Amino acid sequence: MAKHAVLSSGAKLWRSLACAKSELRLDLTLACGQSFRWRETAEGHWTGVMGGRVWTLTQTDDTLWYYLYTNQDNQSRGDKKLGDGVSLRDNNNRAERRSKGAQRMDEEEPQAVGQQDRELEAELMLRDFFQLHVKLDDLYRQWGAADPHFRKIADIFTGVRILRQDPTECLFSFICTSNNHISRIQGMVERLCQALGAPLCQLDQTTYYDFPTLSALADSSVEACLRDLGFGYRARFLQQSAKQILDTHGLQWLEGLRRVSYLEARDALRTLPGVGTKVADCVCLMCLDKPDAVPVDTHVWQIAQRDYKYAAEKGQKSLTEKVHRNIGDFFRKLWGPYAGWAHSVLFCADLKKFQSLKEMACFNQPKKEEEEEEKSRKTKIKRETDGHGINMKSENQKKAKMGVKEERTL
DNA sequence: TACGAACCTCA
DNA sequence: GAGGTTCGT
Repeated sequence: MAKHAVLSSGAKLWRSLACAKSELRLDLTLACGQSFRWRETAEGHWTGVMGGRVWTLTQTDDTLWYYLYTNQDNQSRGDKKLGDGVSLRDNNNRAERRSKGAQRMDEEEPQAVGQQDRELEAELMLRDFFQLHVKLDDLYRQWGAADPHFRKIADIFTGVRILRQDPTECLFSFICTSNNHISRIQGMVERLCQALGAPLCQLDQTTYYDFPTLSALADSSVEACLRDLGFGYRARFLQQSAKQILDTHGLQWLEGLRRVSYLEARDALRTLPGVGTKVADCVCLMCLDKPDAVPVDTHVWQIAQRDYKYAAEKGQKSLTEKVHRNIGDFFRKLWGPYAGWAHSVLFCADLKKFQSLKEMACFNQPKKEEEEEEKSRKTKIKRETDGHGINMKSENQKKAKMGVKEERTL
């Protein structure tokens, strides 16, 4: 049985490209709640599906390493549980992918030429997925120059990039995020792919699946299926959104939103059931090439108030359309055209699972600053625990709030 | 523009 | 019952 690749035991089978850790940190970028299907399968090794293929990625100081598995099991593509219609529609999806330049590796070509092409194509896919043409070092410098609070975070949380995800996967994953936290979303998306996606390959005990096609998601049996899998009210949103896209727009519509303005794309997405302002902003930012989209939830609202003394809407009790707009505009004015990228750095820094990084940084402080740092560390932890001056009534509530925060998604 | 209802899980 | 997002009024 095939195993998950590990760099130390077969480096010659891996390929690499130059990439400093200041430009990309796999651990932060792949686990900060923008995508939900990458898993750390060995220390520092991340395995997931991208462009219909299974990859393992790892990095050393100045190098990004990648291992691309062959889809040995892909003869069963399209023969999943929904019956005849699906395999036909799966071919549509392959055509869709081909138009994105992501699927040519599956086609037969003369071996020598094909091999080279495949390698080049894989590298291009990876560069595209991580948007490596965007120079993160420069952006961090710009954000830091404009924003002292960002400077404090940036030294620890380097290399946090926005991925350029597949629009279908991104949209339908984010429809799952409402009232939800990262670990549960991960489980849901995994079950979604198992139930409705084509199997790609098996490594150790894990079978990897492609993300379901629009057609598979639109099938009328899907709502009941997903309810059984614990999707709750989101089951209907997923099926209805898929059906609405296919019925009224067509297969290419989502990807076409990459070529329209941010506001036009956002409004278009908001016509779909289960897609409000926040989910639309996530999709715009994470797969539709809208780097100025800033997804605002109550968490981001809290960051704005706590770290930026944002007070314009203090009387507001809920996240109205106006608050969304104003906070988005506030951060766009502060950070500029890649505000959404900067936002993800702060969001990542606030996740419970990455708090140890802050503590390590404090631990490593030069000695003369230790005392001062300890003092500010205590205040910082307090703020992370009980928000920004809101007096919690009990320790239980305090913990409950932390629990939500630590798992909150974008 | 803003509020309450509905949605679901967890404590 | 709290928690956050979407939807309907």
